[in-house]
Amino acid sequence: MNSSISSDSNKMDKKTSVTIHDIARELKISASTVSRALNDNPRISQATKDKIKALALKLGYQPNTIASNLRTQKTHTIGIVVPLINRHFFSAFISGVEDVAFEAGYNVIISQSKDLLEKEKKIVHSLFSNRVDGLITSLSMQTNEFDHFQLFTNKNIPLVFFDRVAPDLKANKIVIDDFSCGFKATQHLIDQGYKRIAHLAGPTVLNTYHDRMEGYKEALRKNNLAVEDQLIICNRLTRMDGQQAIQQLLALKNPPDAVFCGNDTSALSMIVYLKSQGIRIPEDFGIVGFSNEPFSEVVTPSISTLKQPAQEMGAKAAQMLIHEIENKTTQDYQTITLPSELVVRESSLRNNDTK
Amino acid sequence: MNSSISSDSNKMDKKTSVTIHDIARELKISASTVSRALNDNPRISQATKDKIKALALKLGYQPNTIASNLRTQKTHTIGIVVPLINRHFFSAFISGVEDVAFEAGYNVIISQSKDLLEKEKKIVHSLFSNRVDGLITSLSMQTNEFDHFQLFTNKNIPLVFFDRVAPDLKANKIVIDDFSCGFKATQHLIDQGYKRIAHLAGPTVLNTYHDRMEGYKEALRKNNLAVEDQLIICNRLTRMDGQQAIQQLLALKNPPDAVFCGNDTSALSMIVYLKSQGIRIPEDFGIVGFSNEPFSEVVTPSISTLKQPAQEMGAKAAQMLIHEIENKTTQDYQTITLPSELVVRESSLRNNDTK
DNA sequence: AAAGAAAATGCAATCGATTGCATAATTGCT
DNA sequence: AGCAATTATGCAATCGATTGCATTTTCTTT
Repeated sequence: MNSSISSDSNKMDKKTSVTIHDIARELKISASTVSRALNDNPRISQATKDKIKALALKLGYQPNTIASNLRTQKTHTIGIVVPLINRHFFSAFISGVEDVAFEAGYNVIISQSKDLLEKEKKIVHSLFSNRVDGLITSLSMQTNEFDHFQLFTNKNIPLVFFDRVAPDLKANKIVIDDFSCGFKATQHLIDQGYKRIAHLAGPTVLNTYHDRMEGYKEALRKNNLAVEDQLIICNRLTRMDGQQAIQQLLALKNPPDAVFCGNDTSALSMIVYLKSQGIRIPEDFGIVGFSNEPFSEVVTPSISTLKQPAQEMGAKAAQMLIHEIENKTTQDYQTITLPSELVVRESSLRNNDTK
Repeated sequence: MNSSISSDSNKMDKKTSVTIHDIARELKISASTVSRALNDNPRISQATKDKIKALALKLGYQPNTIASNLRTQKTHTIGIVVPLINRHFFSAFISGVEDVAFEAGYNVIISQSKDLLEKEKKIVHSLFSNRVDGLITSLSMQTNEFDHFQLFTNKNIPLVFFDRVAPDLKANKIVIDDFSCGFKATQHLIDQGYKRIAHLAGPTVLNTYHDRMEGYKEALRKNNLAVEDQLIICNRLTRMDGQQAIQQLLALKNPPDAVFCGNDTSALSMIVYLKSQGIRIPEDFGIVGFSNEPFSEVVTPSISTLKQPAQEMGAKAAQMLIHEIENKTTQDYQTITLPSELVVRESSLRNNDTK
């Protein structure tokens, strides 16, 4: 009926979208043929394909992915759950995932657990109900049970953990070698001539912080230095936490002359405090942080830290996940350890002859 | 047949998931009843509801959102397209969106355009095909046509632009007052006694950079200062760009003594360069940046800048979008301008009597 | 020209949940 | 007890695309 209101064809198609059936009807062929043609199925002749595609274009046909998803039981969507989107390490990681996912034709749904176990559980259920093809996760600080992930493991839906992983969980993992990082950081401080080295750790229920601390201890031992409980503080590594920790350390009878911090944020706040007390860095006191936050390079003094290849980790996680999605083999679980690097900057560089 | 292998009930349900039909069959009732019961439809008696919910729990039933989406034509999903996830302003914005979306029961699909128009187009199509209920976007630097968004506008699918918005597009927008920000920054420098103030702008095809520049000009005029072309440089505001710009400015016959930069990154690189040249900040030279990056507070000197309420913008955008999704009224398009704040720090604070 | 092979297209069920419109079961009331 | 009024449940179509298995059309070949 309405053949050409041309000038404003918008108004008419508001109601319903164009479907393959509309195309089929108009061309007096079956919907199957249309579907196959649009998917370049070789069973359809080139002539009909052309005809169909031309009409599809003309009608502004847009496939309904939902319908396709339902039928094919695939959504080409991967879910990501991180503690906090708004943090450099995680947003860089997500960016890495998105890059790879986009190239492979996958969408990315993200959620943040806010480090709350309950929220993490809800999210995982929701993502499952949304039938994501795979899931990439870094655990919340509170996560001490893993039943919610069984939704995925039970159905053999690929799952990749990164950074904060469950040590005993059978799953794929992307990590860095936190132990070796902790070791390198501490050894570096020792090499720079610092004598009493403290450590500010995050919650050691998390593998990352636990391993960093173990690396720290091992380095001390290797160098015949005592591991002293009073030199090890454990908290959530906020700015406030960093300041409290350094105050506590300086108040010791025999205070340290260097600290290896579990992250850059706490390292920064220590630096700020030390400067305010007139303590010179690195001359009087050495600091090494962790994660290489963007600010670490530009503060004064710049912060020595461990560089986690966040973007690469994300890319790798996505590759791994997508590979598993598309080659559903009951393969063994892998743990991929990506290289991380000690970046020596002003806050700990006392000798000019670097190693 | 397989009644109780209990210990390891995982293995069996790998194949197919539990559906409402399974529950219906087992209870010898109809699937409709099951569906209604699970949705707490008042038409179902409490007794049957209890029975159904109990069984659903026992069988580990998980609703198939895809099927529901198809039937109801709603996905409870909103799409976000940003130039780059891995940047503080955008990741904070996304975080704000996710907070509100989660509370309202919506999922968030994110993609990054990488500032490429072609990628932006593909993403927008893909999100449309995925039938997101609404879209939140900040334009790519290249975006100079908007046809791809008509997919959404034609079908009355809610759309919110933020930050980088198309001035002439009929749509909802969340912005800050870039003009006034540019004005405030410049006026502040004038108040601090700087005499020749330059401006480093981003691509002025983008409203944000355009408006900041206009604010800058207006402030000069208001103070009877000349607007000089040679004092205005336009580039992409990378670190490299910042350094080149400051070199270029210092090489002028009559160089400026302050710069208002379009972002903090370029401001930072100017500071680094100026320091390397022995030029004192703020004594000899004043700098104001834009966006309040995390590093701006902690570098030396700390950078005066304009604080964009990224997280709040995200929250607001999500509220606006969801409201529109759920109250599909053909209301007028709104532009919400959120307050932004000049944060005065060391890089421009020459007089102690602020203001 | 006829028969067999190959190519192109169509039928109808399916994915899992939802919902308008019956129909069935129960309750209430005289 | 009988019938209307409630209340509870079921039927069957629907959302839009996909796909195994026909069936039809076209092309070869003798």
